[in-house]
Amino acid sequence: MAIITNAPRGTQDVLPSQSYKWQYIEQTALDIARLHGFREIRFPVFEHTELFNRSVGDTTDVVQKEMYTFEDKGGRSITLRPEGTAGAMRAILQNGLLNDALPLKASYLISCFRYEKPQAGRLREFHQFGVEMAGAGSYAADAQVIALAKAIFDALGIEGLALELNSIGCPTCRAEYHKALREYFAAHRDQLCDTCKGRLEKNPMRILDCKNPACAEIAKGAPVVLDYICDDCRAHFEGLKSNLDAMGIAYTVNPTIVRGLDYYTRTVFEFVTTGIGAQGTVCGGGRYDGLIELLGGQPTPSVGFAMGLERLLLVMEQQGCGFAPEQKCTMYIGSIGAAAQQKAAGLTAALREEGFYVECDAVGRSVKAQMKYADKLGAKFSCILGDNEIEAGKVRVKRMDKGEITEVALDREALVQYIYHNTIDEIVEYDQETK
RNA sequence: GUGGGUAUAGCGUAGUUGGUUAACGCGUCAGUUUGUGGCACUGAAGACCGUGGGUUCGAAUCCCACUAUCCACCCCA
Repeated sequence: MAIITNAPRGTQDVLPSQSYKWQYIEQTALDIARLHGFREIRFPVFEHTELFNRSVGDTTDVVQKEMYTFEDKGGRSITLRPEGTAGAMRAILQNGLLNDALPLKASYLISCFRYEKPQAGRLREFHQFGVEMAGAGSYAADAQVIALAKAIFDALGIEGLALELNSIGCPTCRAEYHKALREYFAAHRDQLCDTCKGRLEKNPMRILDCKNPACAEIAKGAPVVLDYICDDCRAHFEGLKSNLDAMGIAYTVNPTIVRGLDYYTRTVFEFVTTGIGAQGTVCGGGRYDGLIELLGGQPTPSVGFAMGLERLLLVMEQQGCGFAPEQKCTMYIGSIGAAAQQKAAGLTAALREEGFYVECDAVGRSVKAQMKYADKLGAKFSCILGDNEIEAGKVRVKRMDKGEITEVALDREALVQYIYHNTIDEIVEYDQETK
C-alpha cells in the first residue's frame, strides 16, 4: 500500500489502543493539581516570536536553534510554542488574572514544538503538563509546587525519581557569581571544549553543565553558586529545604543544575531518572521572579514546573505502573436479517443511554462471525436477535466468560436488570479492592 | 548540527559464495452443512524487499547517494 507521506520527523501518533494511557496520565495530573488549587488554563499553540525571544532568552539554544518560526500572511513573525510558561504568563497578564486574590494558580496540558534531532524521550512535538503559581515569592510556594509534582508522581505510581535542587540566585548576586566563574574558567581556557570557550563570555554557568570530560573535571574545582548568593537568596533556599524536610520530601542539592531558560531565578529543580535513556529529566522547574515584569506587568514573583508526558509514559512503562484499564464492551447485540437488525440497533441505542458500552453488527456478518467479533471485543454478554426472538419477545443472553445462557425478555428494562444483576458481584469486589 | 546501528506484508521476523512464482508466525477476512465465541483445521487478501542511481546476462542480496528510523553527543520536558 502506498501511503502519500509519513508523519513528519519527530512526531508520534497515539493509537486507539494506547490513548487510554494518555488519558489516564492527563486526568490524574489535572485532578491532583486541582486538589492543590490549580485550575486549568488554555492558551494558543503559537504566539508572537517576540514573546519567546524576550522570556526564554535570545541567547538560549531553544530560541537560537530550536524554534519553529514563520511569517504569517499578515507579515507577523509567529512561533510554535517551545514551552509553556511564556504563553501561560502572557495569557495571565493579558486577562488581568493577577488582579484577583493572589497567588494565582494555573495548570496546563499542552503540546510544544522544538526543532531537535529526535531521540529516546525527545521529540519535535512533545507534550507537557505544567503549573504556574504567580504572586507568591515565599520559599513556601516553591515547596508547595514541588510537593504537587511529587504528589502527581505518587498518584501515577512512579517510584525512584530523584529530586535535585539548586539555587541560582537573583540577578544581583548572580552577577557576582558570573564574575567569579569567568575568572576561574578563564585561567583554564585552553583546556575547555570549543562550545565552552564560547560560553565563557555569554553564560559561564553553562560550563558547569558540560558533559565533556575535560570541562567536567575543571568544573569540579569551580566556584559554587551557593557560596555566592546573597543573604536573601540564601535564606530563601534554606527555608525551602527545611520546608521540604517538614513535608518529608527527599532531595539532593546539585550545584550543577543550571536550566536552559533565562527566566529562572533562585530556586531551580529537576526530577530525574536513569531508566529511560539519556533524556532523564522527567520534570523541570523553578522560580522566575522577574518574568512578569519583563513581560510588562507589575513585579510579581512566580514559581512553576513542567513535566514531559512522553517521558512520564516511558518511566511508567519501564516501571510497570498500572493505568486505568480500558473499558471493555458490556454487551454485543447480534442480529439476523433486516428486521432484527433494526431491533438490535434500537436496543443498542437504548442501552447506551443507560450508560453501557454496547455494540451491534455494522457489517452484515454471519452469526458465527458476529460471535467471534463479540469475543474479540471482550464483550461481557452477547445475544442474537432473529425473527423467533422478536416474535416470542424473548432473547437468549449469553454470559461470555462462563458460557451460561439465560432467557431474558426482549426489552430495555429487562436487559438493564439482567446486566445489573450479573455484574453486581464484580462491582462489590472492585469496591472492596479499592478501599 | 556531529557520530554509530537499522530499513523485507498491519506487527514481529527468515531469506550469503547474487539465479526462475520472496518464506514463516501473529493479526485481518471467509469457511469447516443448516441461528452462537474461545481450540483446531482449510483457504483468501495483503510486500514496487525505504527511495534513486550503479555493477551484472541476472540484485531483497554487492557498491554509492539520499531519506526515514533508533541510539548517543548537544540541549531540555
